[in-house]
Amino acid sequence: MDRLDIPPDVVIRRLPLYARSLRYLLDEGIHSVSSQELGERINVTAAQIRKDLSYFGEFGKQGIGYDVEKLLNHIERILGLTHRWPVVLVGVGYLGQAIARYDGFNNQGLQIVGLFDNDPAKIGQAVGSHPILDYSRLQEVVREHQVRLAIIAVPATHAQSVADMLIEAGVRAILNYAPIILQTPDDVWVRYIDPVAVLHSMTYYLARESGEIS
Amino acid sequence: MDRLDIPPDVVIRRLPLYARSLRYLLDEGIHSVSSQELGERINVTAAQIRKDLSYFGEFGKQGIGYDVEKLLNHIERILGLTHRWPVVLVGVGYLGQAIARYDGFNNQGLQIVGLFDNDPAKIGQAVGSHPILDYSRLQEVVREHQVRLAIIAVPATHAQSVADMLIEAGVRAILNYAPIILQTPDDVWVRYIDPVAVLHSMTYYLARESGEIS
DNA sequence: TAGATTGTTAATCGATTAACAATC
DNA sequence: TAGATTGTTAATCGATTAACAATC
Repeated sequence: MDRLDIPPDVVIRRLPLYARSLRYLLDEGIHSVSSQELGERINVTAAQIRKDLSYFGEFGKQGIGYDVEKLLNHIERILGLTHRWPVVLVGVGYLGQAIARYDGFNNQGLQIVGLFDNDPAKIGQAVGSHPILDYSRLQEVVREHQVRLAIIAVPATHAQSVADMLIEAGVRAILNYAPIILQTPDDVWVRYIDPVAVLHSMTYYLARESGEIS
Repeated sequence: MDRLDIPPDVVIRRLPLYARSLRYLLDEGIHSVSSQELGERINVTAAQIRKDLSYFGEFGKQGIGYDVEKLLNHIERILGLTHRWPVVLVGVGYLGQAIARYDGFNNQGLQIVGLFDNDPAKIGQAVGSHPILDYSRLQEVVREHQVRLAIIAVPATHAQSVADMLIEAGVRAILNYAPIILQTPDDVWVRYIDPVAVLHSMTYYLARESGEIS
């Protein structure tokens, strides 16, 4: 592989899955793994794993496979997970609370440093150890913690204006749970969590399975 | 387009986004839309929208565009959203509660008909109007409501065994929020909601943006 | 009619897979 | 050494885009 090839985004999206699977292997006390074995665990072909990794270097040994801990460390370094990323979360409804309380967010290289809502009844209350702050404090918190990553968990009607605020404050990447496509500058990263859309793509197949539709 | 071409899964995954955007247009009182305009709203090219739709028929008028309501109806029919799909939700922690309470799940062609947990302290309690049931009731509820779609919101350690139970009970499609890849028969549909993996794919770009990593 | 926009074809682009020499 | 598995190349497969005749 020519190391100068930039890795495609599909590859970047798979790396976190490789990392997670390697963490599980480590927990199980497994120290060595082949691309074949790793692939079986995450339903990906061995060739794809090897090709993906080749964008970043050579991490395995012929005839042996990969050292689990070493490969995990490499991938975490590639993903920038050697330190924790400060994150702000906007929208503290049921979903926002679930996110704020989920350990997977607060371990795993992420650290919520601010919770924001525009409901006066919520301001001043706390979720776990995090106080809920007014939007007026957003800029301040983003600057203080040098936050570049934000999560939006407000209703769709409100999401675009929240995104605008976040970007204005200096945020560079947004994970959006609201069911609406955000309009943002090209240099801001936006990704979506859209369970309803995913469910609706499965009903397509279910409807056909049962012969409800041709 | 040869109507016998089966639509690729990427196309099926985009249809719910088209449908949602059309619903918003309808709310705004907009009755006609071109592929260009629709594409701008959801950051997709006009050519892609037209190509995607061509797998299912001809829904537009040259020189005019698409009738919003008619196209929406077509897509909803294609997705099987002309009736509500009964869904069971397993795992009623903070996340499960947020899902159970979210209107987007309970409107939009989906209807939660059963909430399940294995925590004795939760059994018998309710989330909104839904009582939380013991796993022992799962098979019964799935059969009674002819449930084919399930949501898993239990911890990763527990997700595979829950998936096995669901499939055994007759579920045909699973939306899994647990951070683990499920091993399931080929004829069961499984999709994942994995916000931490998504965030980790964004830290890759953020780390490079700031020159922390080459 | 003139202008706009569709549906479709063909060209392009990109991602996955198969295969195998290198080598542990 | 023999067997296993990597990293990489080339072939295949699939998705996106550009372009345009058809037509409203």
